Amino acid sequence: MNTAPDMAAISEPETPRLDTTLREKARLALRDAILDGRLKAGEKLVERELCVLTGASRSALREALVLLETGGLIERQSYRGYRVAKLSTQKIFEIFELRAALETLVAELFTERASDQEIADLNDALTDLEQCLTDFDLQRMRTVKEVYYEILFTGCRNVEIRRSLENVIDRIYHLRSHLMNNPDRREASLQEMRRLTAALTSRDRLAARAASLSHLTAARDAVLNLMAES
Amino acid sequence: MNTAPDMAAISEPETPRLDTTLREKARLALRDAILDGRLKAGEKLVERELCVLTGASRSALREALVLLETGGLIERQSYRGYRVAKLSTQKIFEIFELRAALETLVAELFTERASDQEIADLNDALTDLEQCLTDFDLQRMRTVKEVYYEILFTGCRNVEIRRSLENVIDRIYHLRSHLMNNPDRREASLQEMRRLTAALTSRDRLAARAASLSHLTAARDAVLNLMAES
DNA sequence: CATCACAATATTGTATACAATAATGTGATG
DNA sequence: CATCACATTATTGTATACAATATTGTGATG
Repeated sequence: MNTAPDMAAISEPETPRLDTTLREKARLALRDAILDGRLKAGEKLVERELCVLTGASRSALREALVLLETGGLIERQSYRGYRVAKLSTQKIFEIFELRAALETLVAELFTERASDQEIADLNDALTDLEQCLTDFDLQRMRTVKEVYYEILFTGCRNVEIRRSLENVIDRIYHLRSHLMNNPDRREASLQEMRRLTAALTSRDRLAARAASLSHLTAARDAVLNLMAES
Repeated sequence: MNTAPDMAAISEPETPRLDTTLREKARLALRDAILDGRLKAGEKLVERELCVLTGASRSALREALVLLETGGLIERQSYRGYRVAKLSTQKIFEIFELRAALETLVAELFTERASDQEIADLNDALTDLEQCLTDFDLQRMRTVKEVYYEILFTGCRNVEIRRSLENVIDRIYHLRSHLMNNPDRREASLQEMRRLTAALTSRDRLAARAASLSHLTAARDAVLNLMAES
């Protein structure tokens, strides 16, 4: 049932040596600015202004903009430039529909393909998360959650799924942040992740799918409630 | 169960007016060149050469390259430029795993959300496809297949899923073309699509999922066989 | 003859200048 | 005063020039 494991070693002959170009720096700078709300939804993005913000020249900056556009974070209109993308209720539904299809699959695949080490790492991350909650360290909580997902995505052994997911998850990042301001949602979310982690640890495919799905459904409803308020 | 249908009309206030920039032209030119094999897998892409090929300047061209890179058609190495992406057996598995998760969902959603008109259009496309097969018009067959998928993706009412799928489908385009050279596979593929269309037409969610999945599985195995030969 | 150092070349990464299109302001006119 | 035409400005789209890095070639040296 496994997917040609002997092929795995052929893939990366050379060291990737991380990308240190200005384009990449500009992309990360813009991405962060959007994710933490310094650039707000609907706001117009003027290239020359972004140049001074990021320190990059227009050519490098524009390539970064193209990257963010394909990720869905910003939208472009011919000869009218970019805007930070807005999230409608409709888009929320679509994104969570996509996430539900892919993240449940990730959970299933993880139960079959992850190493024991990865399962241990996942449980460590969960423990860290519990600690963050008791410490009220919401900043660190986001980081640890990213680590948790990182382990999950790696353990499922499918880079394509990961790429598709990372883009859409970025787009609801700030909503998820807001969600964590609600103590009830914080506790509920952690409880769901406990259940998911337990299922993954016992390599119970069906339970993992169920836990993943109910976590996503709860998150979606919380996000929709949040949007309905404002 | 439907997703806020009253929201739909708010989205597009202005005419999209299709993108006629050189970047877009360069992107399409490169995409076509890769899809129909004029630029072969693994081949190095030198920017200056692509400029004369596409008629665009380097700045426009590079933005097109960034687009193709995020789509996975080409790969980049720092200061070493781009290459046309190669497909390993592993990648085939990953792509079909992703497609299986999303296309089965698309089929299910279509049965619940498509209009009667869209269902009629789908059947028309299938009829066209039958005609192509009897005429041995393989060129037109590809076009009609794209129309078929276009209807399917539109009918499921989820742009996010569509975006994720279109990229990965592009990447196995030339393999699918090769596949259609095999008469047995041609006939089998059409038979699978007949079954899928019937399920979609009767709005039978489970049957649609099953038909979609078996179509994908058959296509995947055919692709893997093709790769094993060469 | 193989191998290494290093210069020469090629190619990508970056910055800036120019052209095309859209947004804005201003004044004439009813 | 409202509105339209049109000039002005701003902004994006495109082309080209320059800098940094990688690749290639060449010759000295063991």
